[in-house]
Amino acid sequence: MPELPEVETVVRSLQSLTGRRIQNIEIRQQRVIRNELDPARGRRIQSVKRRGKFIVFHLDKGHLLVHLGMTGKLLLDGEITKHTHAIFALDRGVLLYTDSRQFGRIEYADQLPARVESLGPEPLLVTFDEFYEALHARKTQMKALLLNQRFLAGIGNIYADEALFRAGIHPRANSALLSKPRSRKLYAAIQQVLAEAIAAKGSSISDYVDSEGRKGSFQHQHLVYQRTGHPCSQCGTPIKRTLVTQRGTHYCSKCQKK
DNA sequence: GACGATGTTGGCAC
DNA sequence: GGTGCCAACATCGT
Repeated sequence: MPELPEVETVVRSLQSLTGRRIQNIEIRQQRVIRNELDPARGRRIQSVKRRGKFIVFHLDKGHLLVHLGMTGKLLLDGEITKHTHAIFALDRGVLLYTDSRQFGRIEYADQLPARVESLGPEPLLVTFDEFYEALHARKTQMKALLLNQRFLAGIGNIYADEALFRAGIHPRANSALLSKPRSRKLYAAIQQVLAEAIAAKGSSISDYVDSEGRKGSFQHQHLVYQRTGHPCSQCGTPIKRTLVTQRGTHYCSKCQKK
């Protein structure tokens, strides 16, 4: 489910929680809890923000971090199901953590942990010069680099494929060899596809919804992701699917060059 | 029913 | 710091 645009959409749908107090936390599945959440009990939520794919609740003391993994959801006043693993009772309303595959994680931290501090820059905030320098500091396949959260924070499989297609860059292109004009094109494509996806409230591929249960619509604007065999929107060549570092990768063999 | 694929990260070996 | 491979888990399509 959740890459940068989806997590951003969830965070925006949680803004009403600002000022709420966490009165009680019921944990039904320990697997999704990274550490002891007791310190968050009784704390007031000062703000809800996104960093990469993490949702960060800044509390009046410490932080509550939520990573949605592949199928995690935060639902306001939603229905409790067999996949509801944590229940946050607030002074007004209830926040549920639901996650069928249980790849997501919740944790409390006094200080932001290294896994958040060591994330790469936000793709929508990084400057071109920073981006270009980081690109050339590595010698790896472009698709792998875009998925590396220490390079840029928040891009996942969908938006990596979509950005590379929009920039005309092959997923196996070597990052260190990407020319400045092509790097500029990729930088722009990443920002454009993420901004458009946020505007569409994310991609609902299987069951992604925001905290109010609303789906996104960007899946209708995907040009390559899960479009294997469909004609390329630019040249008509059937879209190909291959594996790059074990991730399904969709691209046009004619439009995307190494 | 079996099999393979699915948006995530993390740990291992090399 | 790279890559490849596997792991966690449930659901869905063939």
